[in-house]
Amino acid sequence: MKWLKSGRLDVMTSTYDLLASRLQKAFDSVVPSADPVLRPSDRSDYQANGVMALAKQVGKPPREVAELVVAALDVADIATVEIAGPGFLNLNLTTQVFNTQLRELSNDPRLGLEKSSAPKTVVIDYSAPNVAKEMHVGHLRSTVIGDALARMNRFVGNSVIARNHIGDWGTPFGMLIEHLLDLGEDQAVAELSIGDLDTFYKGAREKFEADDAFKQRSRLRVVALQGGDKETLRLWKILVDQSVAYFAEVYQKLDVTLTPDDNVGESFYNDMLDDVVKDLSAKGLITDSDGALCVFPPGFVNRDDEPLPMIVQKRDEGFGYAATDLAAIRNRVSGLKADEILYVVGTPQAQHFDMLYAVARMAGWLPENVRCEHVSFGHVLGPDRKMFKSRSGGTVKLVGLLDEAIERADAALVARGSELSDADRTALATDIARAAIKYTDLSTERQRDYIFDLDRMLAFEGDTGPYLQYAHARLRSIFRRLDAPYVPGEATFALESPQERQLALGLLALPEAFDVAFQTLQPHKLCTYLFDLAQRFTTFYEACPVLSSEGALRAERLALCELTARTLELGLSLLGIAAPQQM
RNA sequence: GCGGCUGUAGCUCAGCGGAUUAGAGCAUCGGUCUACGGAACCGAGGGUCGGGGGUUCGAAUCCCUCCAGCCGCACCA
Repeated sequence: MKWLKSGRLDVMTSTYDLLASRLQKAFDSVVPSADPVLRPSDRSDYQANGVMALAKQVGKPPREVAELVVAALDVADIATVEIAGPGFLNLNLTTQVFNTQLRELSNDPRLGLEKSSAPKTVVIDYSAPNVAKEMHVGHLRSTVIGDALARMNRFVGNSVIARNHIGDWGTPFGMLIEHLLDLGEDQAVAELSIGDLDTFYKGAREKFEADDAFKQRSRLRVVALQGGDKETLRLWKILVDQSVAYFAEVYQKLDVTLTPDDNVGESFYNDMLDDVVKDLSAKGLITDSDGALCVFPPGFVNRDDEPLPMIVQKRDEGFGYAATDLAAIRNRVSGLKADEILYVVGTPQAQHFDMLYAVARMAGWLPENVRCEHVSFGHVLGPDRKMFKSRSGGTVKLVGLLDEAIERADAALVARGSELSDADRTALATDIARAAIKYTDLSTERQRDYIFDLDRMLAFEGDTGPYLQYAHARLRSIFRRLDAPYVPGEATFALESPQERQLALGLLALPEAFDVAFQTLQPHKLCTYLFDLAQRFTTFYEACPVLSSEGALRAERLALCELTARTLELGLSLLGIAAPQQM
């Protein structure tokens, strides 16, 4: 993988880039553009394994090729090199490089993370709750992952357009509106405004299934809605407004950056749907199949091995989500000028998105140079490894989980004898609870299912959000104990103890960790990095007294601590996690 | 049936383009320490990387195949 190929401004060259470019030259001298395969290693600071592949290509023994590369390699000022085993290049950084790189980091608020030299417009489609329906754990994943990606993109300098594709249209609205009328507007609004969406939805659903007259009214109401009947639209808007207000509360509670401006629901695309059909038809892509208007992208088959359609317009002339998604993709490319579109949606919809891109490309709406990706994710499971359900079998409310996490975090703070005021303590508990939930979600590989276990995520030890927050808080407390405010003077990094050196190595590695996470859309890579850094810090902190050391050594260690604190804080913030000063 | 995802220590997970003795965390056991925040640190035991084949000097990683679990496969999104 070409990790570091994004066009970036050279603010500060990361240690990895420094090594990589020197190695590249040496490899080029043997075979142009051979990949050095430079990685962190436990045998040395970095290891280049590219010689092995190169040897095969050139048809010479690996050791011999390694000698060639080393002879051409000019890194004496950066690292020592030795050939190990069959032909690995082990590279150990010189203290001189550590020193210059760490000094640069100390003066760099971005800690070596460069801004893009060619900012893109990135549309990120995430969260997507449904009107008059409770937000559940499925929305948690989309919301948390999408928000982390949005934050990373913004930090890099890309222009992020968040799109909350709210489910605000379709046949269910017939019954929802009729139910609203049955309840009376005031009563309905009251129910919805306290966030009791499930009761409302279920009420509608039950009547719809049990009561034929109601069902009939509902159907007529759908027709009225789609026909643009004013009164019906007014009622529809009540439902939407109430729900959207409720969603905003959830986002606020989660500390997610979505705003009301990002709410662009399905209904937004309504008047573009006819054009979608017209254009597809004009391009000869539409086939009438059983009365439904379909596009058959090549390569997709159903269970009987027949071509699988994307149904653009149903037999009853209504539009489904395929049409809406096509209109949306078109709007995002030609209207919003997206260079990149990310759909943060569960993995069950993988085929839908494959077909969507295929059809959009066939229609010429999605140029090759627009990156379009389904950022898919697995399910949240209950303790029994089955789909997460409440005791009564219903879906689990997202807010309920959050509230419970906050309560538990708060109880833990009280148990530790927190001296904060009630308000401050609750605020802190909220930060901890968010960290616990978000970090758990972000720290496993997206595609996997994970088990929702509050005890585990809220644990202050282990690979958890609170542990990282704690490491950061300990660091900050060091500086609170200083007599005078800390000024990052001219520390010299001698790194005489191995723990100092290991910590420093971790500090230098932020850029490559971020780049991998960012480019592969895998926030868990950043999580892994941060946890590793926190461990390096605590190991260092046990072995190396900071405040009780003196002179240059003290200055050096304080500087390492300061960098570590900032790295943790920045890294967590890119994931959407706060780093409190005290806990 | 076709397609997708997943299968790594008792549990929860990493393992990045193949590379040297497969790593964490939790739990267990044993240590450190009159704690710069012990919500810490150090160490140990524990794995034939779902099974089988193949490619290779070398495979958890690539290819094939089988097994198990979950999900998708025409008018709901």
